[in-house]
Amino acid sequence: MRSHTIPRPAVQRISLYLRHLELLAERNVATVSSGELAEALMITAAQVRKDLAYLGQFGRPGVGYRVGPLGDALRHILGTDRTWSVIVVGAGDLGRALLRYKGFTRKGFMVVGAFDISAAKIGKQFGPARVQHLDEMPDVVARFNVRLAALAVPPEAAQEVTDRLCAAGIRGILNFAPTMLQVPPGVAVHPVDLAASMEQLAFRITARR
Amino acid sequence: MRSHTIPRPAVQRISLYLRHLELLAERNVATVSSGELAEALMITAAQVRKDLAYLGQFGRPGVGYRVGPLGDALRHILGTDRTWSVIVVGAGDLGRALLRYKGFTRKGFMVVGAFDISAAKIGKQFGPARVQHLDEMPDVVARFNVRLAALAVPPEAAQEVTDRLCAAGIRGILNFAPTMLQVPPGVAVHPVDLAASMEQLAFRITARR
DNA sequence: TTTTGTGAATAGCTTCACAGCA
DNA sequence: TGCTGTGAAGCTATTCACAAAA
Repeated sequence: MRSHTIPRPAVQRISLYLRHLELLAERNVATVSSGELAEALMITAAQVRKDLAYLGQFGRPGVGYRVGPLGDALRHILGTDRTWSVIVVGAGDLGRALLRYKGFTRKGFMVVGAFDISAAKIGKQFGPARVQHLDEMPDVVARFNVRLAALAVPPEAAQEVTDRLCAAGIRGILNFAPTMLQVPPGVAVHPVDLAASMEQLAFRITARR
Repeated sequence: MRSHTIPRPAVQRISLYLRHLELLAERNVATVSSGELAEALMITAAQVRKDLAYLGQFGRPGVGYRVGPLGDALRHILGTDRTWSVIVVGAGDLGRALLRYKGFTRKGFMVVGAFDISAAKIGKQFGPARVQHLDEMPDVVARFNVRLAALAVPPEAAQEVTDRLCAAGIRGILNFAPTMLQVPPGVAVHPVDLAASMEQLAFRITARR
């Protein structure tokens, strides 16, 4: 029975299981045990079994998990068994790096548009996309049925741009601006604060001595 | 009494409290209540009080928290009341964006070196740093007493580079490679997997309907 | 024998609720 | 009255430990 309450931390680990399964698949490994997955992810074997059991019955006692089918199942659960169109908003240094980031493509995220408001940037080609004015964004979102956006604009502009993204139909925002975004229900925000992450490291190596 | 077990999630929130306190300081706000901080961070007021109480007695009943002193205290706890030297390893798109990222500077992280192994990139100037060969890295780490590194190399190279970073004296690694890094005790790793983050968004907007 | 799936136990984190201070 | 600090309660997540399957 599929209880529809997969713990948040477990969902985050699904991406990591999948990452490792893809590595194993490349190496033509057919099966993997919870212990092996645990070692690769630096967690306990019990954790692995519990997580995977939330999603269904994928393992075979005495054998382990079949790499291919488990990978397929995890992709299906994450929703990445299809291609997602993504736009990048903000064509500063970070935005441009995101436009060219191969990791997205490899996972089936296809950048179909880049937006900014600076005349100096509009028209320039970065990676797969030519920068357009933000005013064109709703059009592109509608035409390509875009649901995901990476937001890399200055923090002062983040909320206003977010409102426009949500109005245009965006449902998930990868937020690189160091701000909390207000979004309507049904829209998900995943914050990525690079400076805050660096601070966490500073804390951890300061505290430990 | 300072119990030296601040919960991990609480430590992560410290960065967010600080972020908001800095905003308030800019606006010359003198005091802030747990309720106001809670609203800004989209958490409960009880959570805010509990978190801050782990760190000391900063609030005054009936008044709230004084913005300046609390900010100073949080910076001290995080270890960011001083400047940290940082190196960036890997001068691909992401590495170059990190080199120019203003958010680090604003928080007192100073990029003092950039490294790669590709002859095509060595010698080039990106933001504050000229790219050097990775072989020069231990020298720079020693000379500037660098403890923090941002790692933006291909996943195949990540572990080997990490070993060299740790040997050189790096104690904290912001890891942009989609790999689990093996590090000796005393070295902290903070993973940033952009593709995995995007997957989490895909999941959340897929699951919700 | 190996390894899963899972109830039970434990640990960790958040929220409640209220005494006490300004 | 307004707001903090905090024990107690409640909830969530992880680990244990073992029966059952291959």
